[in-house]
Formats: sequence, C-alpha cells, structure tokens
Amino acid sequence: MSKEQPTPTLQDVATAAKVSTATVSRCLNFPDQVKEKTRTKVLKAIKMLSYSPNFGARAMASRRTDTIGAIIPTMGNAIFARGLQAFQDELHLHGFTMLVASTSYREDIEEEQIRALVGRGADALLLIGHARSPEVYRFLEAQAVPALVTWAFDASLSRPSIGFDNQKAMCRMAKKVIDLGHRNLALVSAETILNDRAKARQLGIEDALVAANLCAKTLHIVKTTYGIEEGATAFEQVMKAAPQTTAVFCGNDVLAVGALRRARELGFKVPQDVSIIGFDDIELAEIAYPALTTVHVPHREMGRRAAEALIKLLNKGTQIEAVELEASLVFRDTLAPARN
Amino acid sequence: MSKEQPTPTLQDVATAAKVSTATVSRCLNFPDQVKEKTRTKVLKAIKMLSYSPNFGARAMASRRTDTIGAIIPTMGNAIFARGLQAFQDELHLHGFTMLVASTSYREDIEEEQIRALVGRGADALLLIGHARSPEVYRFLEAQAVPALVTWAFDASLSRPSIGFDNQKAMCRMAKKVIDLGHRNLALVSAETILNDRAKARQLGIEDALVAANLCAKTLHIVKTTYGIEEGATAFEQVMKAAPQTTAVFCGNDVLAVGALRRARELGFKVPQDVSIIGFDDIELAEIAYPALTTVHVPHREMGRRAAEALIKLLNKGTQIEAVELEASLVFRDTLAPARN
DNA sequence: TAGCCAAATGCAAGAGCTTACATTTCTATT
DNA sequence: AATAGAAATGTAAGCTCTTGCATTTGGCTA
Repeated sequence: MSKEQPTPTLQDVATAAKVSTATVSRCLNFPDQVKEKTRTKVLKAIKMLSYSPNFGARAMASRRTDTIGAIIPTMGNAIFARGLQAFQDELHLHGFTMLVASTSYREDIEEEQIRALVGRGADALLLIGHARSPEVYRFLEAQAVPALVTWAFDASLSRPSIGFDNQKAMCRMAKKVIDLGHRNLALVSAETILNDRAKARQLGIEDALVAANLCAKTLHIVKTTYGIEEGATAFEQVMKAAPQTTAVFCGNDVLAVGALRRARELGFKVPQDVSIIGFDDIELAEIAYPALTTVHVPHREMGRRAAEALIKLLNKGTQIEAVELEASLVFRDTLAPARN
Repeated sequence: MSKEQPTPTLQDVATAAKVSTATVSRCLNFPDQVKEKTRTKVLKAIKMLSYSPNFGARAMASRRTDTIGAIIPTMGNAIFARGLQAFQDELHLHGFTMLVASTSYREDIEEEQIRALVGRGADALLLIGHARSPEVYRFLEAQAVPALVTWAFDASLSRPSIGFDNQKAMCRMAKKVIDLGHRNLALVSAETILNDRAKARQLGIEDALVAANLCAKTLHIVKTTYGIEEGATAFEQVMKAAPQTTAVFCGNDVLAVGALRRARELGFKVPQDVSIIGFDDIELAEIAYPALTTVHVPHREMGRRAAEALIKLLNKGTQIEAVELEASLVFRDTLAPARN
C-alpha cells in the first residue's frame, strides 16, 4: 500500500460545505428534506472530496444493509444462474445488492451459509426449496431475517413460497407419457433426500401411475449426481436393470442430454425405441439432437418475482404473498408412442 | 443493559461470561490469545444467547468487510456463471463472501456497479477484461480498493491480470484453419467496442491471416449480440454477403451453435460446405450436432486463481502476480479442410 | 519468598453514520 | 410589524465492535 491518505468522512464533507453532518446525511438519504441551495453546496463538496459513505457505519447506524442474500445449490447449473440473474437485476433496480452463497446441495453447508449471510447483515434471504431443518427456520425467525422460498411451491405450508409445483408439473408430463402407451417407466433422478424438488418430481410420476391404475412401484429409479456423463451412466444402468423400459424421465435436462447421448451410443433409437424426457427447458434441451421433450420452468420469472416480493417486504412491510407459477410442457422430438 | 434487548450484543455476552468485551472479541477473532478455560466460558455464553456479531459494527471497527465484489457481464452466460462459482467456492474456503453485480455488457452500468460495490464496503473487486475508462481505475486507486482483471491476459499492461491471451488463442486456431486450406474466413462477433475479449479474438484471426501472407481485410465480420438466435441470423448474413466463405469463426459457443443450426436449415453441410468454429468450450459445444470445434477456456481455473490471489493480497499483502493460463484447441466435428 | 517476564485480561477511545429532539430560519397571515 | 407554524438545520447521543495500552495473573528462577 502506498501513502495512507485518509478517506474523507461525512464530517469532512460537512466541514467543506459548512453545514452539519446531519444535513449531509439527509442530503444523501432524504434529498427533498434539504433546501435546493444547500443540497447543491453539499453535493459539490462530496464531489470535490470524492466522498463515498462508509458502509459499515451506515449499516450500524441505520440497522439495515439493503443487502439480500441468495443461497443456491450452485451457479454451475444454468437454471439457478438464470434465476439469480433475474433476481439480481430486479434488486439492483431498487438499490439493493445481492450476496451469493452456494451449497453444492449439501445441507450442512447450507446451514453454515445461512448463518454466514445473516451474520453479514443480509436484510433478507432467498432460499431454494422448502426442505431444511426446523432449527434453521427457528434461527431465521429469532434473527428476524425474512426468508423466501423459491423453485418450489407448496400451498400446504404456512411459509410463503414463489415457484411452481414440481410434483404437479411432472405428473402432467407423466400422464401424457402414459397416454402414449408407455407402461415401463424409469426415472434418473438427483438424490432426493436433500432435494425436495427432485423428490416432488418423482412423486409426480408416481401420482400419474396411480391415476392410471398402475402400480407406483413399477417406476424404476436410478439416483445419480448432476452432470452429462452422470446422466449417460445412469441411462445405461436403467437399460441394463430394466431392459423393457420404454420411457426414461430425467430429473433435469442435463441428465437427459447425457441419457440421450448414451442411448445413441448404445444403439437405441430415440424416440422410437425409448423416449427420454427432461426437466427445466434450458438451451441444451433445444440444441440436443433430437431436441428434448421437457418441462419448461419459468426461472427468470421466479427470480424477478422473488426480488419484488422481498423488496416490498423490506421497504413497506408488505407481507409476502405466495405465488404459484405455471410450468408448461414442451413437446419436442424425444417422446413418441411406446413401441409394443 | 436493558432486558428488552432484541438481539444480544458483545456486551451481553461479556456480562454473561463475566469477562470484558475485549476478551469476547478476542475469543472470536484470535482464539489462541485467550486461555482455554476463559474461551470455553465465553463460547458457552455465546451459544446460550445465540449471539452473532453485528456485521456493520465489525466492519466499521476493523475497517474491513471480508467481502469481495465480482462484476461480470451476466450470469446468464455459462462461462461467467462457472468461473464465478469457482471464485466463490474459493472465497468461502477462506471466510470471504462474494458480492455480485452484473452489467449486461454496458459500460455505464459497470461503472455504477463498481461504485456501488465499493460503497458497500467490498475489500476488493474482480473485473472482467481490461477495457474501461482510466477514470474508473483512478477511482479504485483513490478508494484503495484493489481490483483484479480476469478473463483476459495482457502482459503489456502494468495492471496484473489472471487469464489467458484471447488474441493468441484465437490466432492459433485460425492458423490451423488456414492450414486446412481455408482462404475465405468470416467472423461472427460480439460488439468489440466495449468488449476487449471479443476484440482480441478478432485480432487473433487477423494476425493469422497476416502470418499466412493473406490480407487481414479479407476477414468478413458481422457483429451481433449474445444468443443462439442471434448467431443464426448472423450466419445467414455472412453467407448472403460473402457466399464464398468456407469457415465461420464465432466469438463464442452460443453464437456458434446458432450458426450451426441455421447452416443446417439453409442446407449447408457442416463441415463439408462450411466449417464453424466456436470459443469457450461450454457444454453446448459438446452436445451440438455435429459437435463443435472450439477453443477451450479454463473458466473454473481462472475463478479459483483469482480468488486465491485476492485473498493473499488482502490477508498478507502479497502483491498479485499476473498469471497467464493456457487456452487449448478442441477439435471436434465442425472443422474440415476447405472445399475447393 | 521475592522478583521477573510473558501471558491473559481489562479499560476506554474511537470507527463514521443516523436520527430524535432542539434550535433557527422562513413564510404567510393578521 | 408581530407572530404562529412549518421548514430547514444543528446538536449530540447512540449503534456495536476492535485494539492500543495498562493492568493483573501466574509460572519460574534465584
């Protein structure tokens, strides 16, 4: 570090503008409370000293940080990256800043990150999915930090969420698949213990089976982690363990693309021999060959709405209203009637 | 001291543990400076009160926030999302938190965001690319906020950067393409005025042309914005304006995938009729059909290294050392010898 | 047991801003 | 011209934590 020139403070500005610190502060925070002439004078002093307020001091004195924390599994996954981008755009529009942390889908890390962001002074938190220990919710309540759940919607919970019903959406898709004559279904899914969205998607398929008077247990499930290669391997496992399978659901598009590739490599014709269904509708789905049939999730919309709700809550105390968004089915080229 | 205090303070903990606030503070920040017995006592009090330090106060008193800001064009682009994820993982490992802002590739927004993050108390900043007004660099210097440039590398600048040489990488690729007999080259690029990476990539191709005794001006350039559809449209423009083109470079994989699709739609055989070359090597490149020949960029590595360097600087004052990473060429199926 | 030194702890002065309340300055009315 | 009441500005008390320096403690040595 070179010469330590002290950064100018509010006091310096006040002195330079020949007013009190209170006036400078008001000039910054409530401009219309100070007379035009004074304001001009103060602004000039600020510019001259290239003053910029000290965040810590402001946070301490005003007891808020205008910062909202977002805790997501990973930005490596396009669906979160996009939702987050929309979230941050909206926050920025209203003068808020986003603090980001990621959990790699690990519950212990999530808990740590929640504490960290609260400790950092986040005024509110954006969380993905409902599933977490009650203790965490208690902590947030104790710290009076509001948290909003997205990427999921569950009307049965008192906690408000902004998202869509994963179970219902997947159920709709599964019904279509069953209507096309498929009876031997499989699912390549992420681990469902810590991921309520994945769990809900599984339940959705099972619901559809039951609704069609089939046994939910006939759904052949393979669990794996996120990644194209992982999806490919899982597909291979499915076809080895349950060769009669004619439709493979995948928990997300990335897994589906992997499955698709391996199917081709193993000589399966998609969709003639086997149908493959994704979830999320990211770019990959459209680009894949054949183009992927999938469930379209309104990621950006979720991010934007979540930001809106949180800002309203923070600025005006408006309670968050749960919003159920619609996930739509996108039929492309990887789904066809079952071969007999 | 009053009993109706909503959130416990350091003082409360001190009282409960019958020590001074200084001891509690040290217990939190320099645990080995306090005796085992005392520490246990304090920790117990902290737990009992479920105390958590006030960020603002700490920031003000210690004059640092352990927060690093990252300003990227957009998280919607996988390459930044990934680099950022790696960056944040590394930060987290060392107790730092990441503040994110995005610019949508707009210079004015970037400047605003830089000021915002500095105002928020970011101890340091991660920036993408070198190109920005000297005023911004002056501001950062005045505020004594170190900034590290990534996604680019330029040994000729005094400012250290951690990244790769876009120009050199693209030049290497272009040489290969020229070696394969291509003489009529085109480039679909992002706007180069505010994007020094895009500019460098263009220069790289021109370098290769010159090195092969061809005229740099023969490179047919079409500028467009980010997006698959945009790439498709640009490709069409290229082939309309310069039908003799046999190799189309794209500034990134997303544009390339769009070009690829439109090529197919227009009846061009890739790579027999026309070769298409991407840049970045994101998942899309591998999944595209035919699989995309592209330049692999070590995004994660950049993010990780950048975090490392910044942390060292902040924690130990170690000056940042410029690091040039290697971008490698990935030959897949969209590049073939030129047809005659 | 006295004396010394390092380790452990305490004291209290800030760090820079907001804001309730007090004071001054205007504006408008009579 | 006097004055109530509003508008603008000033005063100063926090907000919670860190840290330089002062003081106490405790283990050793002589």
